[in-house]
Amino acid sequence: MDIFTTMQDERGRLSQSEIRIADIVLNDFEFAVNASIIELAGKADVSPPTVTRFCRRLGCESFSDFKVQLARTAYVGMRYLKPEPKSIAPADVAQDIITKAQNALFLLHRGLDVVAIEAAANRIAGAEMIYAFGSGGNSSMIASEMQNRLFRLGLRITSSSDHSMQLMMAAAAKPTDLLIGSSFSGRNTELVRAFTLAREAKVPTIALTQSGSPVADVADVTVPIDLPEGDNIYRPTSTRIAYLAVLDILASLVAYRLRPQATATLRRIKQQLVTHRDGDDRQLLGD
Amino acid sequence: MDIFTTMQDERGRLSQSEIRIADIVLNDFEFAVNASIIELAGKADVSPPTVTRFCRRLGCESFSDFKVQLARTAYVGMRYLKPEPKSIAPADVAQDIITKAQNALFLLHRGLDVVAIEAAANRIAGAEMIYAFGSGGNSSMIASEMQNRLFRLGLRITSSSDHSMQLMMAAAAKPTDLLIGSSFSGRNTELVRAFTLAREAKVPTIALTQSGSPVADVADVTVPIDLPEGDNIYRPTSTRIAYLAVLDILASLVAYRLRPQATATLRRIKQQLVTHRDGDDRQLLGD
DNA sequence: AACGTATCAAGAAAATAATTTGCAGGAATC
DNA sequence: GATTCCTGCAAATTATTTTCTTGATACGTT
Repeated sequence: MDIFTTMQDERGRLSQSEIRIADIVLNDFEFAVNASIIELAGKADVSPPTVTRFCRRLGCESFSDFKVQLARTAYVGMRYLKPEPKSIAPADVAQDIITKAQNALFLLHRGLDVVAIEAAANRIAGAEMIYAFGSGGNSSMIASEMQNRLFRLGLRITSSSDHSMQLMMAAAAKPTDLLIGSSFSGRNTELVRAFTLAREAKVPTIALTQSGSPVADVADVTVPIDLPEGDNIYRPTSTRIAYLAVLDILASLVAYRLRPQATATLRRIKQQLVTHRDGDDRQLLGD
Repeated sequence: MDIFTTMQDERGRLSQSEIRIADIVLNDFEFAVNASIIELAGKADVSPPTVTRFCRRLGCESFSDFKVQLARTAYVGMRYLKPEPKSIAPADVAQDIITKAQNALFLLHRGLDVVAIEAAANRIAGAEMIYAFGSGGNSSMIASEMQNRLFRLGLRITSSSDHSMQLMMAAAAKPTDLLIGSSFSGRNTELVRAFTLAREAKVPTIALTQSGSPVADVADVTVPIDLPEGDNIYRPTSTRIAYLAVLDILASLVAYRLRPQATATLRRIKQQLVTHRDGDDRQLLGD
């Protein structure tokens, strides 16, 4: 997979000297990507050959191969080590947020459960009617975004962020329908209740949430989204980007499954919008 | 900045041989990051010293420095060359979408207008009341997301995706208030109308949109978001992720400006949610 | 318990490979 | 025709890897 994961996974099988090397790489990645084998060996108090052996053990061809791997992944992969932007100057804040977002995507990709995603896409594509649930600002955005993405594919879908409505909808749904719920924390008790209700009525359910959480436990299919949430209360949000990406993946897979129908519906909607605007065909679907 | 931009910018000042090297790097990045200087020189039909000189001209210390730079940026920076996923297998679609999203963030960062962002943040922080506008699914999501982010900081804000409401709100707004509008295409005529109305009433306006577009033209401050939109109608959405990132940046900057007030409000909201849930303090703000 | 053997880690030195520098010939430009 | 810049060759330098050896540890045998 990627070199950082490998380093962590293999840590137990490394020797003392190799652990020292690994620690230096992990702690001072900037140094590591720029250093020569001699410099790195010097800093770790080992000989250059030991560094070469270390790289080999991690599955790299050579030391320079190792450095390339390092540079590739670490650019997006290791920034969560720095919890705060360097300063609150706009450029630094921007860099921090963008890097964290890229990082969230990186981690999402690393932990993605493709089997679950595919199962979810299949169910979505086959549902007669879809109910998308989510509350609390972040997840409600995901729910309405779900609707925004799926109705364009010709699917019947509604969304709600209202707990009472969710319960009523869950009670009204049929076994040929589908409930999709999103919860960042996985601890949305009302959503758990709605899912439980659905389960009793044999209505299939899909959860986008943390694995192992109460919401995940009651869903038929869970698409797990597990990311370490930064603790800066001002920016609780790179997780959202990961959720949106999952949504995109689901919507794309569903679209590929329904291609002919979806294309036709999209074209109609697009036509509608284009004639309503100033006729530039290159504009986005739905702004 | 980054090595690819530099290569494109410097292209005119490069010699024949150097252009050959640049083309090989650009076209076969995978080869380039793994090749030794001799292999790369061989493929470009030049001598190794020429490659070294090429790297120096691009501002790198050495050939290996060049490779590291290459590996760093190219991982996220150059994937839009491949317009389609390798297959419609879930893993490939996922990889495609995630890479494109990372790429959108990369391009956003590269083209970010920090001055405009800062100006926008200042105005937001100083506004008595904020109206966030956007329509059409994507931008309406941004507008309500704007509300979701900013009310937590103790700001007075409402959002609307309804054109008629937008016009009425624009007419009702005061010069101490603020209008924020989002338009992916920049061609939302109704938003232009609302902005024009606001301008006449001396209500300040901020636009999140394509630079040079009609919406950008009528706003006091434009935060330009210019990304090449992929033409696959099934995935019109990596742009959205860029918009959300800009929103995050704005919200963070505003938060830093209002820190004491914002912290208190957030704590209150969090308290509310936590006591309402099962008491795990580590959960997200608002799910 | 003592000894021997096997296994592994790790450094020194040598060998190899890669990269850079200095220099000179040649092409292009003014 | 002179100057400048490009380019490759060969040499020098530097970096990396291989080989060989030593030392340590674990395990089995006597």
